[in-house]
Amino acid sequence: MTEESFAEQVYRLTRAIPSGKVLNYGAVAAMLGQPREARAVGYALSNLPANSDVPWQRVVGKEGRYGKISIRSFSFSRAEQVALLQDEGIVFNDNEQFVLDHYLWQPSLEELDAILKD
DNA sequence: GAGATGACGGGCT
DNA sequence: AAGCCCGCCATCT
Repeated sequence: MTEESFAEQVYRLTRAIPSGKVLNYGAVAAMLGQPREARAVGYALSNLPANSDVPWQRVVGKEGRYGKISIRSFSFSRAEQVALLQDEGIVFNDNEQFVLDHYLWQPSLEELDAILKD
C-alpha cells in the first residue's frame, strides 16, 4: 500500500488542481504530509501513462520565486508543457519561468482534507 | 536486502 | 542570473 497510496494521493491531488493554477513538487509533497518527498512526487508522475486524465502539466519545479518547467525528456516536451499552461492563462517570461506566487494553488484546509480523504 | 535513481529544492559559487 | 553540489527519501533493479 506504500507505493500505491503515495502515488495515488499524488494523482488525486494533482487532478484537483484548478486550471490556471499550479503546484510545485515540494508543495504537493507537503500537502500529503511529507515535505521532504518532492522527488518521490516527480517519480510518481513519471509513471503516468500518456493518456492519463491527470493534469501533470500543473505540477512544476520551483526556482526561487519562479515556477519552472522541470521535465527533461519524456513523452511530452518542455514546450508542450509550456503550451498547455499558457492555454490555461499562465504567462511565461523569456526563460520558461513565471511568477510562482501569482499562480500557486492554495486550497483551504477543509478543501484539501476533503480531497485527500475522499 | 543493498546500491542506484530521480519530472526536487535550497544553498553556495 | 545561472549552474553546481549535496541532502532527502520513496522506488527500482
